[in-house]
Amino acid sequence: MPVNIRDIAKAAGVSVATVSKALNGYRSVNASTREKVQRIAKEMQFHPNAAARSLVGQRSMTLGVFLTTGLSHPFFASLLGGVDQALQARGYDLIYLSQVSWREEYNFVRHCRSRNVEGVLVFGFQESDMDFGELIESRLPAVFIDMEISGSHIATISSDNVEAIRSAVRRLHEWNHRRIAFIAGQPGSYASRTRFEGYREGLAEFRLPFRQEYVIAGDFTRESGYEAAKRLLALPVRERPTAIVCCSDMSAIGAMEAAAEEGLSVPDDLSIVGFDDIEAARSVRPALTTIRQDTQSIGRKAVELLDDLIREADIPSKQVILPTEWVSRGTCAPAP
Amino acid sequence: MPVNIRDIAKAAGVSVATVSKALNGYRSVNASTREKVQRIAKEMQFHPNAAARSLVGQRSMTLGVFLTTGLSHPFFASLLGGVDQALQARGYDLIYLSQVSWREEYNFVRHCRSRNVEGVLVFGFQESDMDFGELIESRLPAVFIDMEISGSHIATISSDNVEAIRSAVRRLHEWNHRRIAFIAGQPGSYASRTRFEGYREGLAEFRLPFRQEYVIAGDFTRESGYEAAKRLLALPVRERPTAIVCCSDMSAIGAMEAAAEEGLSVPDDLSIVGFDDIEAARSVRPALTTIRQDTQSIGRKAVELLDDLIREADIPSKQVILPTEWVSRGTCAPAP
DNA sequence: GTGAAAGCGCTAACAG
DNA sequence: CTGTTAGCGCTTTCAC
Repeated sequence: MPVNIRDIAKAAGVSVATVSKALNGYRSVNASTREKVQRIAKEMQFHPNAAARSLVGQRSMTLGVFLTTGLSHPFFASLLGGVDQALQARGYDLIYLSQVSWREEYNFVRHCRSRNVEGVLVFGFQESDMDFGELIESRLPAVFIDMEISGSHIATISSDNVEAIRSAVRRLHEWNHRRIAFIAGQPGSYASRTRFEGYREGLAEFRLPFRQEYVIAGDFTRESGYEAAKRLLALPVRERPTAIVCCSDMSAIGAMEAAAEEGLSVPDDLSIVGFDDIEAARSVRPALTTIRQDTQSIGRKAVELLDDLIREADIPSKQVILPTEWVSRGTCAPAP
Repeated sequence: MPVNIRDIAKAAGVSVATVSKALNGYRSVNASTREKVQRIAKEMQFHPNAAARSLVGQRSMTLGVFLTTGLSHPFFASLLGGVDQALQARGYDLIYLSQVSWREEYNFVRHCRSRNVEGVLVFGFQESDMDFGELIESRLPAVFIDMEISGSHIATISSDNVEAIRSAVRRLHEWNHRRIAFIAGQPGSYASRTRFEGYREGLAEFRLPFRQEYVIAGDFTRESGYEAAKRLLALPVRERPTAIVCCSDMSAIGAMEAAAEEGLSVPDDLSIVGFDDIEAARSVRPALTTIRQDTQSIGRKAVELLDDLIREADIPSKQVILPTEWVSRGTCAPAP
């Protein structure tokens, strides 16, 4: 029994059409009646029925999020903070699109249509994990976070991974590190790929040789960081890296454990750089030097981008890249 | 331009009413026409417009989740896995209810009404954080996870915290531990409160004295576990606990760090028990002995409960308590 | 400026 | 068994 537009029309002594116009701020209705209607609507705690609005062909003000298990990544949690903000500011609600909805029979895109979803946020995938062809063809506006996809009505957003790692290499180089290793993330993921690119560019910039044995693939986890560092530290002493740049804080923390096991002191014998600046980076000992992603802004911007895509006519594929921040803590020092 | 019920009525050569009935599986329509309609609907990839359905007064098949920042706890990630499953199975979609929606002016409950939300899942709060009075009065079905709230159309779900900790104390007692300490979680939170209750009951069961100095309040984090353990281990050696039961894995891991700093060996000098069985529990060294919550089931059950609440007429307040599982790893041993 | 009326896609009486 | 019809709550022509 929520109050509807007719109730307030009666209370205000005007027609429903006038109420609708007044509430939507049309200038074609007399200022005084407009205010009166708005006042009454507020008093009666009127909130329009979203289904009716959506049905009449107008905006549904609904966005979808589609994500994988990646949810458990701390990254997503802080992302949601920014998403929430922007959602509020732009008046959208968010509907969670289940992973299972992505099947042949019960198509994801059609599910969006059926729910009148105006646009989707996609996060947590590797591009290769899934076929986004249908999404792209559907012209349903979409913003991909940390993925490389293009098409019309499509935008992507991510941190400036290349520059972040390149400048990490630069800092380490300034500290006289010459043997700098790299622990990659999930092979094939956008984040790992671009960060690796930054690593190569950084090496190139300072004419440091690229050595295959200094690059170990992982999957962003602590365990994989541990294993990778073990292998790195098993190299002959004179070949051993003096610094390791990691694709995630978790893997950096794993690397720190490996170093401890090998009896190496961080940062005196070995410098380690993480990526993300998750909470654990601060509480680990020594506290982790890392590259902070502005997850809050990524979330906020992603929603804003999606809103733009929805409202503007034909936006060409758009890429947004956000700067990162170097967070100096206790795991980096001049080369031994 | 998604296909609608009229399109398929035309294609099938029947009326829209028949299509509607056929699609909803009414027995009042001839089996052969029903099958024909269903086949055509499938071929044409028809999916009913959720807004229209919802508008006509039927089910909206939409549930809301309301959560706080607590989201960053790994607990919620796996919870969502179970939620997702049940959502699928019961055909609901999930809409994320922004924290900001909980304000005087833009009331949360009315937001749900306006979106035709049929029921809400609430988690991440302490009961005291917020006034749920209006929610309860509204009779909007709600399931609270890890909270103690009652009312009609309300259910709660959580792990059997009391029994979990009580039996942890029992195991430690069997291993001849007599000085068993407890690191609590956020004071006022349901989880911490009930786990503390289990601790007291456990002590009582074996006639171990309750000592105030063996109970330290924390907030579930690693840091708080570290600080608490530091204080516990600062007691005179003969008073020092030989075992610590923690309210979370994170605080247990913090306690392990404190023990290491104090030069104590876990589990030889000190046994430590965690709670949750998060991923890190397995990767920390020694691996953490802990109490596993079946988060997946909690999430699934929560949705099922909510669905029951929505469909059944007047269900009295209902509490579901799920068993936990003792996970024996490397941080517990007989008392020194 | 304002209101009457049509209609969004669907379901539920009620006739036939 | 099937079809006709009347709305659900809202926005939007189009008259007045």
